[in-house]
Amino acid sequence: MTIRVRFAPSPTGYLHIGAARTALFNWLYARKLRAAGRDAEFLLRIEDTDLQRSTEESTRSIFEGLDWLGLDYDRERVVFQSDNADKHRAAALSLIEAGKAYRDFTPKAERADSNIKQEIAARARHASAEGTNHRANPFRDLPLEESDRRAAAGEPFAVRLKVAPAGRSRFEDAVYGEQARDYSEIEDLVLLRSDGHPLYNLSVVCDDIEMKITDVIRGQDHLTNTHKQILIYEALGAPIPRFAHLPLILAPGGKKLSKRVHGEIVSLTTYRDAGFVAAAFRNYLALLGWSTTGVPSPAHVTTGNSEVQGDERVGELMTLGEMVDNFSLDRIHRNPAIFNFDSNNPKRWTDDKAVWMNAEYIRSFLLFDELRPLVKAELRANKLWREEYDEDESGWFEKTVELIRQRFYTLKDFSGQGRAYFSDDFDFDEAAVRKNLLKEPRLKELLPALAERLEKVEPFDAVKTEEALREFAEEQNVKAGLLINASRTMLTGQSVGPSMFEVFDVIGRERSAQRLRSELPWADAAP
RNA sequence: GGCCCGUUCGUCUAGGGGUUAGGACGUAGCCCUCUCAAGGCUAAAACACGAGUUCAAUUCUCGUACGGGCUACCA
Repeated sequence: MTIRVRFAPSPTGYLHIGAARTALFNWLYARKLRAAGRDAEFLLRIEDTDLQRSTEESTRSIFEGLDWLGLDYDRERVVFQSDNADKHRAAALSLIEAGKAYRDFTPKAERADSNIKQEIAARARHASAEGTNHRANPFRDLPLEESDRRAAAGEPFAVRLKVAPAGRSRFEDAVYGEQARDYSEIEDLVLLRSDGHPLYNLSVVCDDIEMKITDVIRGQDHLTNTHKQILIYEALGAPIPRFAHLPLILAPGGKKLSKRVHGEIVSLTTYRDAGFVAAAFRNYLALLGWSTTGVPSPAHVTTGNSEVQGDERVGELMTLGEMVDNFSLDRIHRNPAIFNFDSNNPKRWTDDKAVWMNAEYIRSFLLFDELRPLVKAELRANKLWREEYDEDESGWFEKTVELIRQRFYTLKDFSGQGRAYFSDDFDFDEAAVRKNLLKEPRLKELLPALAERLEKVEPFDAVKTEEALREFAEEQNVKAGLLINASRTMLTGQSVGPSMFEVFDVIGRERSAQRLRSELPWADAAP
């Protein structure tokens, strides 16, 4: 039998990082099965039944987000839920015929959209205090003929599922274990609105049946509603899929991560636009609510390293392949994970570990195959890219990227901190100028002299420039560090960076000399 | 309010009746050093609380507190 899982986001707003993680886990689940020789598919369904809130832009951001994360799905088979509304409606109507649902002619209660959550909660409080009988609807046992007659006369009605008065719904959740809920706690849920619009629970079930979904992996916010959906599966006489609910991702303080209060921090595109490498962010997301302890790393096994012990842990840094190999639903937690960020602190704008992982990926990516295209895109977006980097300056380009990637955290750094390597038009960091240039007035004469000395160095490489600079420092009776740090600021505008002699090497003889003679930072600055 | 779920360093987590409660990120210190990273070493840092079971509970059970989810003619 083919195992089918699906990712079913609603296109309202951007792709939420929690949703992205749900997609990842579904994808991993399918891939894992496929690696084991089973038939498994990962499908995408856009739940665009809320016409007011669904946007095409949001649908696009879902596609883009999945592409960015490398989660591939069958494009030909993407389902738009709104296309199936007629089928959902027909299913509800068939349930009336079968006596498993009924028409409710009660006029629709109008609700204020503003604080609807509180209103619902308040209503529920009252209901529970007074002890509501969910089977008290006067239309529940209306004879079918009369119901048909009133409907035929044009009287508006909603369709409700006829939930049995007594009994208990049960299912085994792959993550949360045995789940049970009394029928008495479940209302006769509305399947079809009085305007004929099918509701979420009905649509999901109908589409999952039609798509032959065997395993539903989704957020924990759907855990309790699963009982209602099972009731619909049963009424429709369809097989019930396996369910697995994922713990939610929370904001610092344990609050729900929401667009309204947390803004763009919940959007996947924010991370892409901030210079995250997809592989790194994907890796970080995978570790929120899931861990791999104790599973030997196949990567180690295939290297044939006999030193590796059997109980060796898989590191937290995993390739997609390793993630697939190690993935298992039963290692998913039941407790929610907190995603750290601080919008008031630029240094801590997002989770430290995510940033660290990104730096790890930037450092360890294959220079040519993996990192180069990303740096190219970043430079291009900032008008720093030159076609020569792909042609006769290709060697220089890679050498430079290799040098500067070592201390970069995001792709943005290549066009930011790294700007001086690709352009003569770069800014000087004020603190760096003060610390490395203005403190020593002699530098104004020393640096041009150093430039003159370096111009004669042959070959102009890290070893020879170091010899020349140290010799010059000794002659002038100054510390080498003074000249090194001053040079760093003159050449890159900064006080931090790679080994200065490597910098001389990649910046080159002419540009180095020219920048050492530059008047720029001295101009109007007072010591 | 009702129902459901959860709670191990600041965060992500390992573990599980007897452990010096392990790792990672972050933080601090030291080494290295031309700066900053990286790397190496070290440190501070956790079993929410109360009962019960047991020779023994962080681990099992119950309760409390706290947090989360659901409770719509939203998705």
